[in-house]
Amino acid sequence: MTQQKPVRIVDVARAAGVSVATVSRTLSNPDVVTETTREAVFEAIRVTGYRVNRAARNLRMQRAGAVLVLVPSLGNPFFSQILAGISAGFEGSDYSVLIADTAKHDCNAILERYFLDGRIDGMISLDSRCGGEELAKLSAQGVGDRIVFACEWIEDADFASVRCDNEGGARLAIDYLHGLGHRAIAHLTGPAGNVLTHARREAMQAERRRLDLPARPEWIIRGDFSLASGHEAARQILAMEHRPTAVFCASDMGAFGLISGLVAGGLDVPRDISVIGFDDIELSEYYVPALTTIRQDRRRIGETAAELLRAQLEGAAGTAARSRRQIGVELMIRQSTGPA
Amino acid sequence: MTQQKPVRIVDVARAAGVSVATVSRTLSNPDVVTETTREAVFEAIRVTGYRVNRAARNLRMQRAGAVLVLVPSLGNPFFSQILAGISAGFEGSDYSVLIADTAKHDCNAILERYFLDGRIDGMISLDSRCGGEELAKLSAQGVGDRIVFACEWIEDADFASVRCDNEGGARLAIDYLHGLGHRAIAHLTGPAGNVLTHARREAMQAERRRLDLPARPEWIIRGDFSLASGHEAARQILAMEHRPTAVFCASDMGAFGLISGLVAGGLDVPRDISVIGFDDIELSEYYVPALTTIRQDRRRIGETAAELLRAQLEGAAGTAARSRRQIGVELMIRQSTGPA
DNA sequence: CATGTTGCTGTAATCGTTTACATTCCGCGT
DNA sequence: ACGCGGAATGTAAACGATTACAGCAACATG
Repeated sequence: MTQQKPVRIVDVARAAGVSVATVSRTLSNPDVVTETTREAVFEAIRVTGYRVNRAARNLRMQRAGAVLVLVPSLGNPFFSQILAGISAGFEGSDYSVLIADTAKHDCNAILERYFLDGRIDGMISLDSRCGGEELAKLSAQGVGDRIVFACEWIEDADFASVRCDNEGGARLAIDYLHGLGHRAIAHLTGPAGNVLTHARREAMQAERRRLDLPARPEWIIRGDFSLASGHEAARQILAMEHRPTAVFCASDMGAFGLISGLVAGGLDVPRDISVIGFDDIELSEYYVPALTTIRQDRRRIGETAAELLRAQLEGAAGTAARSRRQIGVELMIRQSTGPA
Repeated sequence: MTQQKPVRIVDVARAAGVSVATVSRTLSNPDVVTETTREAVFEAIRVTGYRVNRAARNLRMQRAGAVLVLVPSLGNPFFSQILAGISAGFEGSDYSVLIADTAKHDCNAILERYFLDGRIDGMISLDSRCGGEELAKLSAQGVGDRIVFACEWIEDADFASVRCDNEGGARLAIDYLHGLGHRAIAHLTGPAGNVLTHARREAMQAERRRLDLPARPEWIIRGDFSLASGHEAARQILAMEHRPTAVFCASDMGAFGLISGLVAGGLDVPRDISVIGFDDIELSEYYVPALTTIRQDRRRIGETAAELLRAQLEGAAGTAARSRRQIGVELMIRQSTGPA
């Protein structure tokens, strides 16, 4: 109940018998002061219980002390590990990590609210829908290299980005199915217009061509990374005249929905049809059947994105500007795939 | 590339031909100025593109302009919807939402780093492990009613909290299984010492007693809400002499792990054994078999927690202080349960 | 001994708001 | 005519840090 009296830098200065400037210097650059002074200051800080006031520091230093993470949908578990990685990556920096959900409000409003308001120093975006004019405008104002895209990216702009090897992943999946003897391979895509959808679909089709496998238009099934879209895809497959023997899904969530629908329709996975996912979220290993999938290290993607942004914010600006990192993928063979 | 010149309040004042005080007043309390003045100021703001500098405002008003959400493990999808709810709940306020993962660093360090540093005005904690002395110390410093617990809570302290009807949920589960003819009902718990573990286990046992159902010590299986712990529990059950015919799990994740392990061990769910979960995360509906579970509206829990905290921060302090809200639960009957 | 150099430290301006207090203006009652 | 009250506005002092600049030893150099 006792109201705490705020300890200011001047209190520390008094306690240590030095000036405020010396205290400030001791904190930001300890080597510049005498050893005796340094010790006196640290002792005074300890005694008084001083903690630097961020608002004051931020005001003076003209920064926000925070970064924003733009998440397409916080409700989607796919993003949680990425968030964890980003959060870990900013551990030890004195930047706070803010989050905003782009599901409801459009990104432009958010960008305006945060960037222009000076509430943030930089941003990691997991959402490529957020682009266009507003981002270009921001970029023109010089914040362009304090923006990093993770997982997704924007095709024609050149912001820094971290992504997994989407093409390699698609190839791994197709090659593996091919090796199992599958010829009729379908693909459950992500949402229309999405860069990941495009990258994975194109790579999948290229590999299918390379291996001289048959292709039918209805084998490219439009999804949107969601459970429900996978479930719906199952209905379409069940109704097909030329039913594929394997399906490569652009996301694990889609694969779960698909399997659930296929099983409900009386098919057995993998006996009647093989399913392979993309992402390797925690649950994949414990699904029934355990999901064969392409693993992308989501935590590492988050950490790397954080690293890139920190380099821009803390280091010499321009160091890591607009660089692009790619994280390798891995085929996780489990029980949802089998011989044709 | 053009560096933006920052527009200050004084620039607006000049443009509108008034003083800075008037501009500030117009912004914070429009009714107090003349209509003509107000319009002139708004016009000047529009023309200059002025945006208030949060750091300066925060410094002057002695606040942080942010709230912290303490998440036990960001990697766990269970929390994502709660986060989404909290995030939505703070939409439109001028508080930023920060997140911190308590998985690595202990809460005390985090609380210190954030609360004492004045980086936040309030906090929503999803982690009850964070309690003890540090929290008591904070509470003594008067921030006690700017702390809200969601999902979990601390037994002996009285902070505001939002929780689901854990007891009612456990009863629903047991009654349903009982109605299906099950007598030998086991329970997969949460981690030791956790309030949810305790609440659900006690209620489950009480209901079992009330219905005069048999109980064996090995039918209470220690878990920790994780997939892996559920999988491990399956091994134990498979090895039991007196095997239960149904298992009530304290979490959906545990239930998934359990089913995955039971199936791997040659059992069929629900023919050989019924499994019921708790939470109803998105995936439950699409698991194979679709999981019968107790649904708690996680988004609503998050929104309610946000609401409580906002009331404390924005309204007259003490309004919603230390209040406790309970969110109802619902039995979702699906395919993982069947007659004994 | 004057002078320049080096190395710490202190003084005070600054960051951009909010707001207590002072001021001005105007209408109105006596 | 005078003073008074109240509304609208202005002036300037905070808020609590950082840092340019100045000051001051101590010391080496010529």
